[in-house]
Amino acid sequence: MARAGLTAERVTRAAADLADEVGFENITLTALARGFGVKDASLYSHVKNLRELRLGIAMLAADELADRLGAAVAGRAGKDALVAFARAYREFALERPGRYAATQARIDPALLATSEGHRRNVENTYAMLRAYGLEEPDLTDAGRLLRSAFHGFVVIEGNGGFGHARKPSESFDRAVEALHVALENWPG
Amino acid sequence: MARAGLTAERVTRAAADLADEVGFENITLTALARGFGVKDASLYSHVKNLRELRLGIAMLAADELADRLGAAVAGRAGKDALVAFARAYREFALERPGRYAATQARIDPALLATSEGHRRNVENTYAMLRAYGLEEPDLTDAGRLLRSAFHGFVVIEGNGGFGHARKPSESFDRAVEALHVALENWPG
DNA sequence: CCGCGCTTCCTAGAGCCTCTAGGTATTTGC
DNA sequence: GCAAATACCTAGAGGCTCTAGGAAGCGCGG
Repeated sequence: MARAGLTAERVTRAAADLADEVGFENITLTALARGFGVKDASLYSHVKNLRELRLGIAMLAADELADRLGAAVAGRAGKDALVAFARAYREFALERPGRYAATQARIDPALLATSEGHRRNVENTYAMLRAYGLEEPDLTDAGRLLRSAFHGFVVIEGNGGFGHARKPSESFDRAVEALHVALENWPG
Repeated sequence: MARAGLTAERVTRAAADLADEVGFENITLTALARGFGVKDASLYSHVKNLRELRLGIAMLAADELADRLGAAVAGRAGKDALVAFARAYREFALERPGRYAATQARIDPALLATSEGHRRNVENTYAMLRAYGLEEPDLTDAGRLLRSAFHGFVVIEGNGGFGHARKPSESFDRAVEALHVALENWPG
C-alpha cells in the first residue's frame, strides 16, 4: 500500500487551496482527505483539529498577502503607494478568496502576536500612512478606515453584492482616490 | 400533547434571534427546534430547508435595518444625515450581529429585487449622497465606498479585529468625518 | 539483511447535523 | 360532531468532526 506522504505543511497548503475553491468556511477534513486519497481520520495525525487547520491557513495566507503588499509599495510613496497597495490588496482577495478570508478570521490575540505575516501587514499600512504626515491617534483612525474600506469592498464584491451596473474595478479606483483626498485633508 | 403552535413567521423570527446569539452561519435547525421543544424534522413543515430559512432571516433583517436607517436620516441632510446614518448602521450591526450578517448574505439577484428592505436601504443611501451634489457614475462609486467602509468597519470590529488600543467608536466617528470630507471634495 | 520502533494510515464508532418518507394526533371549518 | 387540513412524530440515510486503538510501511542499528 503506497503512502500519501502527508506532513502538516502539505496538509495546510492543500487546505488553503481547497479554501480558495470552496470558501474558507466550507473546508472539510473529509474533503481534504479525499483529495489526498486518504481517510479523514488519518489527517488527525498531522492536524489537531479543524480549528487548528484554519489557523494554519490564516498564518500562511497572512504571509503571502504581506509579500504581495510589500512588493507593491516597495519604492513608492504617497498616492502612488496607496494605489499600488489597494490594488494588490484587492487582487489578492479576488484571486485567493479562501486565503483572504483566512487572514480575516478571528484569532486568539496572544497567537496573533506571533504571526509574522499579520505583523508585517500592519507595519506596511502604517508606513504608508506616515507619509501623509499623520500622527497618533489619527494614524490608528486612518488605518482603520483604510482597512475597513478595502476589506468591505472586496467582501461585498466577492459576495456578488455590487450588481452588474458598473465595473467594480472602476468604482474601486475612484474610491481609492477619494480616500487619498480624505487622507490629505484629514479632519483635525 | 400540547402543540408549539409554529408558523413560518414565528420560526423565522426565532431563527433571527438565534442567529444574533450564535452567529448567522452557526444557526442549526436542530437547535432552533430545541428552542421550541420540538423535533428538528417538524420544522420542515414550515421551512423548506436551512437555505430558505437563512433567506427569510435576510429579508426580515433588511426590513428592520431599513427602518432604523430611515428613522436616523429623517429630517436631516448633509453631514448630519451621514453621521446619523453611519451610527445607526453600526449600532444595528453590533446589537443584532446575526441579523446584520444576514443582510449581507449572498442572495439570488432575482429574489433580491423583490426584497422591500434591501431596496429601501439602497434608496436611503442614494438620497443621502445626492445631497452632496453627486451624479452618476460618481453616485454609484461613492455609494460603494460608503457601503464598503461601514460594512468593513463593523465586520472587523465585530470580529474583534481592532485590538484594544483605541475605542472603535472614536475611530468610527473620525472615519465618518473623513468620508464626509471625501464626499465634499469628490475627485473629478 | 533483519528485526525494532517510529510514524503513517487504517477501521470502528460516537455524536451532531440536514433532510426525506410516511405515520399519528389535534384543530379547524362545515 | 365529522372530515379535511395541518402540526408534529418516528425512523433512517448520509455527511460531518473527532477519539481510540490496530496494522502496515519506513528508516535505523546491529
